[in-house]
Amino acid sequence: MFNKETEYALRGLVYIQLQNLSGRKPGVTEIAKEIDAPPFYTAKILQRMARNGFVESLKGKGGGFYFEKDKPDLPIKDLIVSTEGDKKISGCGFGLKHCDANDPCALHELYAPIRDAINTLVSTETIQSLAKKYAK
Amino acid sequence: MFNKETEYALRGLVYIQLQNLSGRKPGVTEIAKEIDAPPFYTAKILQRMARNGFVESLKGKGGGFYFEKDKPDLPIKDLIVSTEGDKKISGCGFGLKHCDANDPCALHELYAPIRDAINTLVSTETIQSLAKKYAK
DNA sequence: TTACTAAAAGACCATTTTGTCTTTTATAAT
DNA sequence: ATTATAAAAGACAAAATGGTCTTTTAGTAA
Repeated sequence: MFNKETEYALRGLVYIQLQNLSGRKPGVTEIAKEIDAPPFYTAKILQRMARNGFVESLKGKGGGFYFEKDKPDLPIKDLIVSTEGDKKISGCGFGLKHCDANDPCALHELYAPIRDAINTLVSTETIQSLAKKYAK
Repeated sequence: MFNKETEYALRGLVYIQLQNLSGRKPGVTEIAKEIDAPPFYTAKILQRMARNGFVESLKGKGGGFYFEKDKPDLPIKDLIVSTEGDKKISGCGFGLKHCDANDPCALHELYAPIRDAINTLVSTETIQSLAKKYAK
């Protein structure tokens, strides 16, 4: 469904949040190993996430990545849109620039509800809600 | 949703079928213009489609692309899988190699039904069924 | 059978995505 | 203060995707 960068970002942030629940701030090496992603690439992606304000980081001994507790939960849609835009989750299935209920492509009638479901899913689920599923 | 090659192939083949309904065999130049795709790239893609047996072609004057009438309708899933594999329509939303009902990722419960709907859609709809929607 | 036409084949190039690695900077513990 | 640690920054490279163009081959029509 998503591209590699998005997948690694999703898995990485969920892992970070999961560790945070145990009071830990994991580092890049650990994260990459646990989510089965290339370490250097994971580092680059997590740095982008931090620069975008999606996650916090701390340098030096005992450092790593973490979420600030007073911040609102992060819908995965925000992360997805920031890494790959919204074409995949909001675009026309046929790739048309203009396609809506008034001027639909041949796929519209059947694809639009699916796309809506995808949008609901990514808007509703957050890094935190996903991490909780693993915590249980 | 899909990559450019898939989009151009889908739109191109549907346009061919639509013209076939009027007894015409459109050529690459016309097809590319009508579906708003790069002409040379469209040529390359349609050649692949022809080589794969998804569509027939005829060289020379009056030539172009067409579907054989005695052939069964072409489910768009076949075309999609041939251009980009089945990862996007059948893979785990989290990108895990192993993810199913027994060993689900955090997205599985909510994403699996959506993925099923996508699979049903692309298995059910064919180039011919889509063309008919434009014919009306 | 000649001339024209249109697809086939394949080389080539550009961009994006994915991935690697080195150097620098910030932080914490001692 | 010094040292060890871990992220930040950014250059670099490989692979995949997207796109262009020229030459060749096969067919049609006159």
